[in-house]
Amino acid sequence: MKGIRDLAKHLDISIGTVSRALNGKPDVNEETRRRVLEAAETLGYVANQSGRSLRKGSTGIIGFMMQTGREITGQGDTFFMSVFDGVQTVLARHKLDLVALLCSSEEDPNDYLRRIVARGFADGLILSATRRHDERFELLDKRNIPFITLGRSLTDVGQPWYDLDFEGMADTAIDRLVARGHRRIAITRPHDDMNLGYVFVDRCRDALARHGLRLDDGHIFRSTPNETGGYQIARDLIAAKDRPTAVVLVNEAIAIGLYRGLQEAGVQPGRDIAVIGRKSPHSHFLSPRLTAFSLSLRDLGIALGETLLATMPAYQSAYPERAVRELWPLDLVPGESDDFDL
Amino acid sequence: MKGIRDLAKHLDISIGTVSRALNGKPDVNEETRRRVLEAAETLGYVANQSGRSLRKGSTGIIGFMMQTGREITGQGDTFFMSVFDGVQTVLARHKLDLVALLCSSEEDPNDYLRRIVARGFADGLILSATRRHDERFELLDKRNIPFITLGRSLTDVGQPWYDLDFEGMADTAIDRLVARGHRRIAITRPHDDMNLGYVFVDRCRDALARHGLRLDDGHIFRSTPNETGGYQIARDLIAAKDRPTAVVLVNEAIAIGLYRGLQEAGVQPGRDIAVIGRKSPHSHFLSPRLTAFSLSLRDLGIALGETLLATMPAYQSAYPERAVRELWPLDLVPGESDDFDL
DNA sequence: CATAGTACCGTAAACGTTTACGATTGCCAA
DNA sequence: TTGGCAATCGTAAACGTTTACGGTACTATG
Repeated sequence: MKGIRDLAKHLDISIGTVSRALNGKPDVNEETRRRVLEAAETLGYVANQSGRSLRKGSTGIIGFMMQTGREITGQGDTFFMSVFDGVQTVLARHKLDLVALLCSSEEDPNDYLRRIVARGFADGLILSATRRHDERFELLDKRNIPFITLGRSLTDVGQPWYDLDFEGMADTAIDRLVARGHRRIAITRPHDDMNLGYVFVDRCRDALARHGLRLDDGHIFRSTPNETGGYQIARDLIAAKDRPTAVVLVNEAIAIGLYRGLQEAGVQPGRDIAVIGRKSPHSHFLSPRLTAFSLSLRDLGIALGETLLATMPAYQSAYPERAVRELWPLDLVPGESDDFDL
Repeated sequence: MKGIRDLAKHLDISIGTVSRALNGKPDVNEETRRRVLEAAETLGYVANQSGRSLRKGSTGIIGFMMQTGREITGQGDTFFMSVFDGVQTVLARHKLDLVALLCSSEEDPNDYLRRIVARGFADGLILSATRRHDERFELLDKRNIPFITLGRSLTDVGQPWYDLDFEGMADTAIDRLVARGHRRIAITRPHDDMNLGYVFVDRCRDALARHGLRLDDGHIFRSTPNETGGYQIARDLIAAKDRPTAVVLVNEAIAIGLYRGLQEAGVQPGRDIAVIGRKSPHSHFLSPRLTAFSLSLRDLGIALGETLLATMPAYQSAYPERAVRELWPLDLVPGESDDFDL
């Protein structure tokens, strides 16, 4: 069984009819279609993807670009895997395949993406770990490749995006802590280059101002968004002038290092300092349990996938008038790490 | 700039020569080759992958199949990404692209793989999360697709594999704990279906026997290999008859849940019970620090990549006589979780 | 009966490469 | 002069699809 030619010969019909039958095109008798499908099944025939995409000019593949190296993204890979899962289920409905394009931390993401698009690898792309200024957008825009980003950016070429609702997180966290009596609240902020770290910072500042409080610049902590960074933050926090009584973590992985750092110094989260963070596979098993913002990553992935499709001419009819830019809300799941009044 | 045709016209030479120049073939004047390369660069021409792979019968893509869902793999965050990183650097040297094929936990891995190979998607594959009996091997073998697995299996079709040296871990851990005075040592074991859980169990049994001790069947704990599983193990451990004084964890993610479970019950790791586990991004930040087996995931990836290439006719000349099956050694990094004598 | 319309099917071109093969040129030895 | 060889290049076929187009057979309509 080499190709469609043999299948056609075996059925004693033309390859055109076989192709039409296989692809659900009209102009083919239902009985012959049945025969073709059946023969393809039993003979194990599947269309050669290279030939098909050469002719069609599309590959049927969507790429999900992520970064290896958590010192960059600050998300564990369960984060991306779950989102990936959601996207995949959507795309599968349209017979599209989703593959993960992992960009090593040593390689320039722009170069990597250039290679990918030059190859004509994917019909559409999902970009994560977006930078504040991200060359990739223009690159894709110039080539007219549909894409969507997970993460806002100042680089705007009109592409759709989703992002976590950092604004909502800021409001909720600050209000909650202030209501508990906290006056000196510290926050962490993402990497400078990363998309919109300042959005979170600014919003926290505003939220505090609403309560007549101010955000001390010395209480804004920056670090790599992983465990090591969390550990570092703990030390800085303890050494800080006017030591804060609460801290809001914006990344997933920080908490564990922070706990360690605090506890080493005899500062107990949930008693001596309130901690609010992000839910991760382990946040619920920290002691005390981390009060954390949570979201359905899979649902986010589904939304991402559908919105991407909505921007692709071949599929958009299935998703009319979608919101193409949206802040994804997070729920606060109370734990013990902030469960005390000051 | 549509294709090689336009590039050839622009240079006023034939497409054959252009193709040869681009692909480093002989039979082309060095001067013209230079001109071609330069023109391709400035005009931004890159060969269409579909056309090329249709003609060549190969895609230049290697797939790394993994499973989303940590309840299956038992590897935490960076495990696969780091391995991926290593493989990628090797393949890049040969102008091969590595993509991640993430199989959702809801989809049957065999079906997923079938789709992939039917499409003619990849020239070679890396399989992880291998099961004890794994249909995928025969599938690939039948189609004659080169592949390598990360994880042993009973299903042997002569493919190369790498795996963690569970035997070495068993010996080292048991010897160490016994030397510290432990007599009742508990172990965790991977999922029944997963490749060679029993290897670890058996080897621990042997190691204990060498010291005149026996492995109590009630001290072999099974759970999902994630935080929740660890939490469960803690409860089981505490409730166990002849409560063990030490436990060896074979998975990465277990430790955090175990710590929580133990501490809730007032049992302190590193004082009341010795814990030896696997290094993960957070193991070093647990309190007390986890004594853990560690390995260079990137190096493992490099070895995987090279060995895969060694089995592919087009590349094997670069990797003569490689060991194709190897147990990857792990180093024990002492922490505080087992740092006491009984 | 002529015509139009419908349902189905076959033919062949096109997608963009790679590569086997033959052709040309220039040079050197016989 | 001739033949052979090496270096370089052009030509055209082939890879396996999809699809525009045209053709045939049959039915309905006037």
